Amino acid sequence: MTAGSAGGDAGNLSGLKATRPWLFANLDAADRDAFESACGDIRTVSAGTDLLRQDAPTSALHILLDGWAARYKIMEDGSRFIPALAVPGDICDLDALRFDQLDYGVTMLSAGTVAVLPRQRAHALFATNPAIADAFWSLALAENSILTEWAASMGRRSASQRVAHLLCELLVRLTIVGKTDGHSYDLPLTQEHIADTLGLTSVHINRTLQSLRSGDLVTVQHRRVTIHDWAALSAFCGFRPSYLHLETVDDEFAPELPPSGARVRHQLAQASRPTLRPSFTSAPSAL
Amino acid sequence: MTAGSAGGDAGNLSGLKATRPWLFANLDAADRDAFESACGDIRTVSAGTDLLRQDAPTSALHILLDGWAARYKIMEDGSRFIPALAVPGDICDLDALRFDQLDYGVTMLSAGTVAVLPRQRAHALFATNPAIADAFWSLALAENSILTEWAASMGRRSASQRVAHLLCELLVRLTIVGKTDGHSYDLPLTQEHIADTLGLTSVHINRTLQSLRSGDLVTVQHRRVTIHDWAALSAFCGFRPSYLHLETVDDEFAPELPPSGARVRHQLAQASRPTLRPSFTSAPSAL
DNA sequence: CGCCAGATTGACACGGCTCAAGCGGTGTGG
DNA sequence: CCACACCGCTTGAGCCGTGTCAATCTGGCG
Repeated sequence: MTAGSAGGDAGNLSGLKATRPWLFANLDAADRDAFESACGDIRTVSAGTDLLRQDAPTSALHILLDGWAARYKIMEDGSRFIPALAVPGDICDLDALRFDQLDYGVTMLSAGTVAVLPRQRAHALFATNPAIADAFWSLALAENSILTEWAASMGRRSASQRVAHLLCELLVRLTIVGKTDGHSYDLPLTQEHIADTLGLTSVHINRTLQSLRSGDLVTVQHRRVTIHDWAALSAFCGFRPSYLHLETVDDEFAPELPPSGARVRHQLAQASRPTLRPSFTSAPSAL
Repeated sequence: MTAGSAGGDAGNLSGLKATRPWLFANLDAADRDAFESACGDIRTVSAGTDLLRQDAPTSALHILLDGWAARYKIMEDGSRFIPALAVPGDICDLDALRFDQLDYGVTMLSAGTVAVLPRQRAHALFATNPAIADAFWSLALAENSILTEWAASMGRRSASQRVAHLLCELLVRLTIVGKTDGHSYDLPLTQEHIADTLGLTSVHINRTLQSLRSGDLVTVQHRRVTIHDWAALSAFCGFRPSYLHLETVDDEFAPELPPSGARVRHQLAQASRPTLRPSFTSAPSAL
């Protein structure tokens, strides 16, 4: 156990309040206070700490205040899959709200701070402060939407598009919480983490990153991401931020190119691959 | 839209009440009545009906009482992806609870009946009947869990394992709602639908199904699934029903073999990954 | 009887995986 | 201060699972 005790400025929720509009924007002072006092521990944890083990019983939610966390799943053949990345303001294990055993674990990818909210207190909070319940609903549904997009990515996008899409998503999510510097941000994932997130291998991630970089779209080096050409990158992978359901950033990150002509094909009965594969303006050489 | 009006035994929620333990099991008579009267329309719809178009505004939930529905997403290159299948008792578009525009559409895969619950009434219901809100929470989180498993499948399982896993999951889900006949059930999906669900192509689905059949594991023909060897099939794909969070069926469908599953690998089996990753499996600490 | 969506098959291409070696930093102990 | 170990990154060669393209077959139905 490497988790230290609460200390310094980690001992409050200020970071969370300031950075996650859609969790706290609609809460008044009373709600925020109620939330804060319901949270038991606030812990400072080091990179590599497991907040929750796969298949272990659980009875509390972990709300990430600072740092990065990952949900992970060890598959039956021993391989690993990462179904979610948590950044400040995210809840690492929302399912613990109702289930006492989750089929994934949660580990810290960097040092950080975590608020622990016992399930029973969360339920009590929902009863007394409906606005908090609303905020959690939004979180749950947004998480669902992100998961849907990730699944779609793995099912229907190429390796380089998947990587590009993930980097786009993270830029948006990190911008909201003030963790970006223009079009750059720190990303404490190894190439193997990225591979396990996207359903690829680390070797292929390595080659894909080189390809994206040689196309002058984005550089990922030394745990830092720098997006050189947002318009080209987002167009290349078909990134459209609406699935994040963050009204605030729709403008800033809206696709600058029309969302491609292949859109109006509503009838599900149609062929799944209508041949039309518009070459995106600046696709890097290797797909 | 070919939705007809309510008719015959479609005009009530009896099917739903009877079949979805975790949606209605914890509701008393008053809750059920409240739910029923909150639902506006109950519609009989034909196969191919679109309940919701991708990116269209929406303001009501569609609760499937009978038949099959699919969420679908048309990707930027024109290909299709199916992130969820709905069977009786499922909610086709849960996100509509809070978002007024969804990034997926919903279509009927078969004829069926659908209850329409306007968002505002759902919210009112939650306020007056907390047990209903609880039931919806469970649904939302279970859905999330299924999505996670699907993503893991696409990221880390072979084509034949993915197909097998889907067929296992559907057997369990359909058994709960009384739509199976022993280890058989009707599946109104074309091979192309299956392909779009699993992130594959219909040609490959065809070959994979033949392979599974030649291994005497499962037969999928004429829109009907017959599982010949549940133990072998579930072991082959590493199916463990816990992610469905259905206490009732844990015994019946529990894996009969230890999940290590180095067994029953016809020509389908893929080289497994023997390398366990110590960094995640033997993590030293838990909070 | 003809039509048509869906299922099936074959030949071939290629994206991503596997295996394996080597490189570069960085922390640790002698 | 060096030697070493370790971990993550990089690169190369070759393989194979799955996609692509295209033709043909099948069964249900008007």
